[in-house]
Amino acid sequence: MAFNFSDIVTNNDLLERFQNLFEKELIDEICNAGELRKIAEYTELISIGETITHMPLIISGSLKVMTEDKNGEELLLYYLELGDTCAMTLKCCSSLSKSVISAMTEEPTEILFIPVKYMDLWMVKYQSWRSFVLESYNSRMNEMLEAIDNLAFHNMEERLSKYLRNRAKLMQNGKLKITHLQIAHDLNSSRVVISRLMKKLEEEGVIKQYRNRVDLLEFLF
DNA sequence: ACATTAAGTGATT
DNA sequence: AATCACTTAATGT
Repeated sequence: MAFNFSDIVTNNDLLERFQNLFEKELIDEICNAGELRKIAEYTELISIGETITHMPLIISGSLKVMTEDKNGEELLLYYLELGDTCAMTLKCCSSLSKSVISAMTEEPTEILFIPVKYMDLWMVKYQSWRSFVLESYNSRMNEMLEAIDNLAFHNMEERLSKYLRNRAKLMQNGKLKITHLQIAHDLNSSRVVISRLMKKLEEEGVIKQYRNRVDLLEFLF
């Protein structure tokens, strides 16, 4: 699907967002170079080992970024959302290497794909692009530091409730469409453990659960 | 009615 | 907190 600037303007407040972020010429270049695609939920966009050809810019929805540990277990790195781009991809662009991450959607998502060849070009040409990339690295770094802190210093129950809150924020919805098994995967735990903790949270009145769904009762927008 | 998948539970490590 | 073995419940065909 060819990228059309007016599409974005009508579908999103992206123009406004971009105007604050990038100079006009860069916005024009982004529009020319990028391809806007609507991705269905649960679509794998890239897997480990593939060559990176495009860089994603999230317009709406979200993108789950994972890597693999030595045993081939999936490891959740972070979620990308509105206006985010993938730091791991940026890293790979300059070295033309293969992807060390996999990424998939968990909800319908719009992404603007930009060929990687523009990355170096824009880095030199636009100061706003440099800031954007740097800022992107920064926030991803902070997110991962927080994740490490979580792993190292907090028990499963805390990790679980944080996970639920983060997801609700990400989805802009306190009603989460998710199973205990999926949660267990993301937290590198087992389904049984999650089920027990979830029951505890329910008894504490924090959540209400149904099949394939959990509502955060205290969730505020 | 039956199969499949999600969630609950007690016991053990 | 993880795993096992089993039960119960919800949902699709």
